Amino acid sequence: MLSDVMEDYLKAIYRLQRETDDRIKTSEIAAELDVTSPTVTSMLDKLEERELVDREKYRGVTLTDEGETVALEIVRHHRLLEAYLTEHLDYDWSEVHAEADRLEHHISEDFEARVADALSEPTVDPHGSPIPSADLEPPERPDGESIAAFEAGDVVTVAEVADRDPEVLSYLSEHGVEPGVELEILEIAPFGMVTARSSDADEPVSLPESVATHVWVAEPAEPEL
Amino acid sequence: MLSDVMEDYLKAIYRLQRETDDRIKTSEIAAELDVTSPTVTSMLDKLEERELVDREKYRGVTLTDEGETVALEIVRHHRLLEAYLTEHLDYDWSEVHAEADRLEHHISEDFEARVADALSEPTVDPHGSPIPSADLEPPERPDGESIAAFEAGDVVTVAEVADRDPEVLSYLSEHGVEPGVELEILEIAPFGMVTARSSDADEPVSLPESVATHVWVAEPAEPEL
DNA sequence: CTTTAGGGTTAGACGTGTCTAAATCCGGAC
DNA sequence: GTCCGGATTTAGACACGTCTAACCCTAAAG
Repeated sequence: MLSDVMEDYLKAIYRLQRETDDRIKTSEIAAELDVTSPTVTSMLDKLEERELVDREKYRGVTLTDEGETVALEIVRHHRLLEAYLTEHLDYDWSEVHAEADRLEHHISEDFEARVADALSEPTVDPHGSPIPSADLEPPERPDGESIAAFEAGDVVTVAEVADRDPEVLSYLSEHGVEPGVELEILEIAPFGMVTARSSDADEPVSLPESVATHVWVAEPAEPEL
Repeated sequence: MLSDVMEDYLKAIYRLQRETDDRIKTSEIAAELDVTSPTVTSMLDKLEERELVDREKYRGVTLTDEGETVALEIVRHHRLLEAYLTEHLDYDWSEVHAEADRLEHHISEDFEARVADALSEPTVDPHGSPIPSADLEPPERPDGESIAAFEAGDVVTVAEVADRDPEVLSYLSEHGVEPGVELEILEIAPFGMVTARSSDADEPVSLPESVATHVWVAEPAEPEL
C-alpha cells in the first residue's frame, strides 16, 4: 500500500517526464511539489526501495513500469473526477483541478468505475488532457504543438489547455480560450506573447509566452471525430 | 486546521455521545476507532488543548460546542455523500458507508454545497439517519424506538437502520428491511431475537438482538410527511 | 475503611514526511 | 586537467499518530 504522498511524488515525476523526456532531477520534483530538495531525496530513497523509480544518485530518476502504472492510476482518477465535476456537478472547467487533487487519492476502484460509466468512458478531461484507460497502458504521446509555434494568420483548433492555475484558467475561459474553440493567430510578439481571436469571444486575447505554451493544438490534418 | 484523524476522533465521540448521553470513556473511543487506549489519551490531550473537548482526567470527555460543530460538519459530509452515491451513482444503500468514510474529510465546502443542491437539500441519508443542516446547529434527538421494544402483533414503519456493517446491511436489504418499509412483528424471542414480516419481502426475517436494536421506528403517531 | 481489579495515563519507542545545516558530488569554465 | 559553483545528498531535528510496557487512579466489593 502506498501513501498519498508517495502517489503525489509518482504523479509529479510522471508529469515532468511527459514534458522533458529526460531523467527527472531532485530539484524539479521539489519545485513541482513545493518541498525542499532533501525531502525529495529521502522520498526517492523509499520509492527506489519499492522499485517504483530507477535512480542514479546525483543524476535523477525515471519511473519504472510499476511506478508509471501507479501514476497513471492517479492521473486517471484525477481526470475522471474533473470530467465528472464539470458534467454532473456544474463546476466550470477552470475550477475542478483543486477538488480533483484532493479526492484523487481517496476513491475506490468501484467509485472510479461508476464515475467512468456515468460519463460513458470519456477519453479526455475538461482541459483536453487524455484520460488514461482503465487498463492503465501508457498512452501514446499525442504530439501536438503549442500555439506559440504558429504564425500570424494561422487558424488553429484548441485541443488542450495544460495550465493548472485556476486564475489563469478562469481568465482563459472568460476570453474564449478553451478546448474545442478556433483561434486565429493575430500576432506573435518578439518576447513570445501571442495575440489571437477566439471563435468564442468578441475581443482578441493576448497571452504571455508562459501561458501560450500551455495552449495546445492537435496536429494540422486532424479530422474531427 | 484539523487533521483527518482529529476529525475522526470528534466524529466518534459525537456518535458515542448520541448513544450513551454520558461522558465518553477512553476505552469506548479506542474500541470505536480500533486503536489502543494510550493512543486515545494522547489524542484527547491535543483535542483538549484546542478546546474541542471538555475533559476530566480518568473520567472521560464530552464535546465542546466547537467540537460538536466540527463533528456535525463531518457527519453532514458523510451523510450527504451517502445520499449522493445512492441517488446518482447507483450504489446500494448497504454499500455507501465505506466510500463516504474515505471521502468525507476531503471535500470542499463548495463540493458539499453542490452535492446538497443536486439532492435538493436532503434531510435524511439512505439509512434514514438525519443529515445535519448546513448551519450545523445540533439537531433535536429524534426519539424513536428500536423494533426490539415492540411486541408480537405490532406493525411499525422502519425509520432508520443504524448499522454500519455492509454484510449486515446487505442482508437486511435483501430481506426487505430498509427505511420506509412496514414491519409486522411476529415474535420476540426470550434472548431478544426479533422475527418480523416486511411489506417488502415474501419471507419473514429474524434478527438477533444486536441487529434488531439498530433498526429504529419513529414515534407511534407519526404521520407520513 | 480497605483492598483490589480494571481501565487510564505516562514513558519511551517507531515510522512517515518534513525541515535546516553541513558535507559532497558533477560538470562546465578556464 | 583542475577548479569552482550549483545541485544533491547526508545528518540531525521535529510533529504527528501509533504502539507496548509500566505505573497509577477510580470505583466497587467486602
